[in-house]
Amino acid sequence: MQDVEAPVREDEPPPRRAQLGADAQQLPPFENHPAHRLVNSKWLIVNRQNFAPAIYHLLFTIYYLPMHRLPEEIVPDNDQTRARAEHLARIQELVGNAYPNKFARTALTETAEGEDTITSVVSAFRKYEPEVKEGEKPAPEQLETANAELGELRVRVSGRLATPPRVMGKAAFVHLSDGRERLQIYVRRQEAVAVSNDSLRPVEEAESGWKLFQLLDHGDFVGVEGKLFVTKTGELSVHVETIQFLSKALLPMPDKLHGISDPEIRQRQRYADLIASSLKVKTDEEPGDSQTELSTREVFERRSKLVTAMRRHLDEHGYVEVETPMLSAIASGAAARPFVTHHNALDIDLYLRIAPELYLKRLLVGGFERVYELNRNFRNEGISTRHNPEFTMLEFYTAYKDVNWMMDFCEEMLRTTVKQITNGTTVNFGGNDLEFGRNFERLSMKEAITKYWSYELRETVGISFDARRLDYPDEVRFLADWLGDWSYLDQYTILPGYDPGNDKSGVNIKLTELAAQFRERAESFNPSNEPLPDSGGDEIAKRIAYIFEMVAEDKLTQPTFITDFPKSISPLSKASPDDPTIAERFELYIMGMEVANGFSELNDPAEQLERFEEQARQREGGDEEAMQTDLDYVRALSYGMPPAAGIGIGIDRMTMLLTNRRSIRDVILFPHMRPRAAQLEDPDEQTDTP
RNA sequence: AGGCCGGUAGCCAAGCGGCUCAAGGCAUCCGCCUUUUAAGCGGGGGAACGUCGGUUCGAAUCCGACCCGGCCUACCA
Repeated sequence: MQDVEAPVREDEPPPRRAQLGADAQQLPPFENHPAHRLVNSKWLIVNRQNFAPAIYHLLFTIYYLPMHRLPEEIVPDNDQTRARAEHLARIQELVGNAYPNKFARTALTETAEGEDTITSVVSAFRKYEPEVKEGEKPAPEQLETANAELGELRVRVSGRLATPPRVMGKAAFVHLSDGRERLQIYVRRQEAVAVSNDSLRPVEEAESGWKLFQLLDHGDFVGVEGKLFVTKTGELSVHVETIQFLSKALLPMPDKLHGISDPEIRQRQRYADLIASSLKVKTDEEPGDSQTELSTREVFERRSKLVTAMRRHLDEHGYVEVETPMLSAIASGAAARPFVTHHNALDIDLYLRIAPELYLKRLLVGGFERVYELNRNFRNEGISTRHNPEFTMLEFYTAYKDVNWMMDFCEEMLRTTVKQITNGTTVNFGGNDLEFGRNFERLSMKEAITKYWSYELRETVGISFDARRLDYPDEVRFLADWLGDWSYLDQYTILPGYDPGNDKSGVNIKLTELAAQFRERAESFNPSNEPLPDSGGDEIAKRIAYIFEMVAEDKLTQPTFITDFPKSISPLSKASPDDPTIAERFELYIMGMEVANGFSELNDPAEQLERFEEQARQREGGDEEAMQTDLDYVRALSYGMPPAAGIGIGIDRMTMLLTNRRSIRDVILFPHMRPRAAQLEDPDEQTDTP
């Protein structure tokens, strides 16, 4: 039987403080009232232990719960939330307003904030903690010295209770956290005084501080004032004189040892993940890897540093930061499907931008020689560990430079920023040491195929690869088709349950046949007998790109520039002077991920229009991602754009590399996820299954 | 979109066909403890086992559908 939920009035706030009897007529009908649930619950099973609490809870529920009523799906009704709500009510009786507006902290330490934080106090005074060997306690003389040096330093600090209070009869310990560091406070029953949030004076009641302390829960915010000292075990602590309540945690904190392991909760409720990462108790027993692993908090701090470092680098090299439209009538500048939205006043559909590229190059036309934009792009495509529908891209453009200059600049920029962020040029990612200090390898697509497919062939087919085959269109066609078949079959061999010895599905036999087919073809290939044909045009270029993706992409672990992209898939890029089918373009790969994409910018308006028209033809042929024609951009080019190089760098992916995270969702604070069924706004959308 | 895996109290989880199967730990509540730190000791309470349906005398456990998530593939310059 479903319990009746207490209704929530939405149009007016709940009474600030329920008076006995005064709000009686405002209370819901009894069968809807939480007290009714108590009567039917096990709270009233009477025994010595819980009889008194049961009566108390009944009274409490009737008179106090209505004033802090939150919907069940936000604050579920269970023993822990009930205890917290009850503590809140009693705190209000003791100190008045439970949500004061401010708390003044001391300024003993140098901080950007201008006042002491937990982090600043810990880093400034931790040096007084006596040095002790593992598992030993400091000697009394050491403690005396330390405490003499700390002297009479009185601090006022604030933070969240990072642990449940450890009460020992007439004294207690608890740690406060500012999200980064934690600082222990020590509260004595006879000494601590609570501060009223209404009068800001001490609460005139015996042992008021102790009473308040006993009502605190893991996760509450408090401010304390007291002297710094070092405990018997050598830990820097605050000996609390006054304690002020600052805010209540009505929901229980994540487990102090395990944190939150469910990625769904971590990503949907990032706030809870951040709390967990700051409250998690660090144990010595965990494997060495986790010692160096960044916390969630640190991941996002590092992301912020990366963005700052990149901005600084560009600012120092004469670039101007600009902001171009995110809403646009034409979604162009990249090959991707856009999001559509609607402008009511103009009554037109607009697109969320898929790239700022065409706007930034308009600015080159307008006279900016160096511009950049660091912001979000939106692509209406799949979600994966490397793709989020909105992602952050740094794009910048440099007049009078070409693709080769841009590769150099990009390499130097990454080297500089990585050094600033990690204090080194080597980044460990999943056990691989990524070297940003060395010169990045530069390979054409064909070179990359040759380099990495040779290895593949030794493993699977048993013969080496003749690079010259990539110059013959028939060979390229064969190789691309063969690879398609091979990879289609090969995916079955990685499925669980695949047993090469028991080949029921016939996958093994087919793979063996394919290998034989490949050998035969390779052996009959004799370039000396054949004239060198022309490069075969766009079709062949695209097939080479396909072969590259199949055999080389995921093997590009170290930072590697891949050059010589087919022109047909690069409609905004200048063609190579040596080969009209090849674009002067590169992509930077790290850990098999495309991290950057740059080229010599096409600035001939007539050719640009031709390229757009070719894209339009592909669009009509069913390619939804073919680029949209932007005639105003062609007009801009007609005013004349200087020769220029441009690049886009994926900030999310760079952050992944610098924080050792395999999923893009781990470096985006609030990644997009399917709304929970209960959160769907339109109930009609929850269509029933037939 | 396809394949595989998962969903058990606030958190971490054991159990994977019948009678002690709804363990255990953290948290919460009560009692004791004036320098603890994964505090300790003693005691209490808390669970429609993702949802709906089926098989069965009997389902957390087996079957089906659905919801949500993760990983892989596809898609993604």
